[in-house]
Amino acid sequence: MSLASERAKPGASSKPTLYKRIRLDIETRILTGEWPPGHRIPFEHQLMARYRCSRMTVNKALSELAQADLIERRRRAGSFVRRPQHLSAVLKIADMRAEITALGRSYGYQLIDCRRRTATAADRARLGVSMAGKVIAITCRHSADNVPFAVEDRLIDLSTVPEAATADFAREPPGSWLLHHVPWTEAEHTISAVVADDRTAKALDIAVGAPCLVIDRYTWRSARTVTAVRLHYPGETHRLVARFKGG
Amino acid sequence: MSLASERAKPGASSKPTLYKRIRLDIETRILTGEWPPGHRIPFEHQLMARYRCSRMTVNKALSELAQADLIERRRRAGSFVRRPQHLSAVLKIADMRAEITALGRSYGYQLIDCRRRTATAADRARLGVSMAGKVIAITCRHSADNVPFAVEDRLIDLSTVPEAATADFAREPPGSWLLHHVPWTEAEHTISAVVADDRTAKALDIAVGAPCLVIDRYTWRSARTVTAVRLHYPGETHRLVARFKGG
DNA sequence: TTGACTTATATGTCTAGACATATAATCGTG
DNA sequence: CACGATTATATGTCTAGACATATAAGTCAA
Repeated sequence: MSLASERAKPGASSKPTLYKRIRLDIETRILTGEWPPGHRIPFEHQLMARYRCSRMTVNKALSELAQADLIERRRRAGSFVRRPQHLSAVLKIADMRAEITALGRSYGYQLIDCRRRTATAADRARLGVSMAGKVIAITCRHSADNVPFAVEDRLIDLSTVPEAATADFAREPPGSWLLHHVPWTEAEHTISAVVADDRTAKALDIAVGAPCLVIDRYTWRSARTVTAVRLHYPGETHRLVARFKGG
Repeated sequence: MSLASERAKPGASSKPTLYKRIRLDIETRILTGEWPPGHRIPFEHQLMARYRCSRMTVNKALSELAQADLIERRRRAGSFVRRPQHLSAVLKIADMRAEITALGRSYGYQLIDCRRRTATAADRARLGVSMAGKVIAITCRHSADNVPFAVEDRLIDLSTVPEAATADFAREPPGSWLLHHVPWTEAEHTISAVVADDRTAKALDIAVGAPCLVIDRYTWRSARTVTAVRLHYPGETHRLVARFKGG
C-alpha cells in the first residue's frame, strides 16, 4: 500500500517527520469516524511493519495521542479510540488588558476604591480562610475605547502576598500586577448571570435591571488563597468566545 | 546532591518512573516561581548528568512539558520557562445528561417542538451556510430533579448529517444523539447574559426579566456545519464552574 | 462453576548510540 | 561599522535493541 512504499526515512521526500505523520494518520481516521470510539487501533508492532520504523517512533506518536486523550492505552490489551470528549470546551480568559487589546481596542483603567483592612467575616468567607489577617479590597473599572468594559471587585490576601501592600494599584490593574508577581497553581472560575444593581449599573453605564455576565475567579498558590475577584460585564454587549478543536 | 545520589534505575526504590520525576521536578520549580518565566532550564546534557540517564529519557520529560506549554524549546538556544498562561481557563461543558447526573441529580428531558424544514434565511445565517438545504429545528428542555435546568434551541444541518432525519428526538436529546453519531472537529462557544423573555421564562419557570446565562455552541465537522445550539440557563441558580491547575 | 495459578503479550520505560537541522555566536570582509 | 559566511551547539528525530510490568486469557484443581 502507498504508505508503506513511500520510504519512511527522515529526509526522503516527506516534509513532516515520520512520527508526526503516523500521529496525523491515526488522528484523521479517528476524527473522520473511520475508527469509531472503542475501536482498537493497530498494535505497535503492526504499525512498525506498516511504516517500516522502530517501535520508539510508533510509541512516540501513540504516546502523544494518549496525552491528548484521543486514545486510551491498556497494557496487554492494546490502544483504543476514546469516546468523544463530551464537548469539553476550552475557554480562554486572558488578563483584561490582553483581552481588550486583542479585540483591537484601546485599554483604559480606573481605580475606584482601594483599601487595606483586617479581614471581615464576609472577606474571610469569600477568600475561604478562617484566620483574620490583613486584606486589600479593590474596586476598579476596565474600559475599551473609553466605554466601560467590566467592573472588578477584588480581595487580595496579604498573608499570602505581602508584597501586594507596596503595589500601586492606581497605576497598574491588580490582575496584571498579580499575574506578573505571583505564580498561581490552581484557580476556579464560576460564570453566572445577574441583573445589574444600582452600583454596577452606574459603573458600567447601563440600566438597572440590565443583564450582566459575572465571572468569579479564585486563585491559590499551593494551599494558600491568593485572591478572589468578581467581574461584572455588560451582558448584552459582552461575550465570552472560545473556539477550539475537538476530538 | 540527593537527587543524583538516589540511583536512577527503574525499579530501584522510586515509585514513579524517572522521566516523570524529571518532569515533576521541573514543573515544581516553575510553579513555585523558583524558575520564573524566561528562565533557561538546564540543557539536556546537563540533566542527563544530573539524573544519570540517557538523553532520550530527559528528552521525553522536556517534550511533554513543551506539549503542555509550560516550556518553550528553541534549537541551539535551549529550553525556556514560558510566561504564565495568562489565566487561561479550561471550562468543561459536558453533554446535558452528564452535566446533571454529575451533580447527583436526576435527569429529565422533554421535547417541546421538532420540525423539519427547508432552511430559512435566518436558519442559514445561524448555521453560517449559504445554500438552502433541509434542516431540523428542535426546542427542548432539560431538567434536574424535575426542575427546569435549561432550554435548548437547536438547528441541525441535514446536508451534513442526513442520518439525523431518522433519529427519534422525542426519546433521545439531540445533543446526546449527535455526540454519539457525529464526530466533530471544531466548535465555538459564546457565553453571554440576557434577561428572560416571555417564552424562555415560561419554559424555565422563572420571572420575565430574570437573568439568564446563554451559551451558543456551533459545531463543525471538517468544513461543514453540523449544528448550532442555544442554551438558556436560569442565571441566578445556574453556574458554570471550572477548576483547573495553572502555570 | 468458581477461584487460584500460569503464561503470553502489548505497552511502559530505558539505553547508547546516530545523523539532521535550526540558529546563536563568531569571524571575515568590504 | 555593517553584513554575509562559517562554525559550534542544542534540540529534533530515529534506531535496534533491552528488561519491567500489568493483565487478558488459558489452565487446572476444588
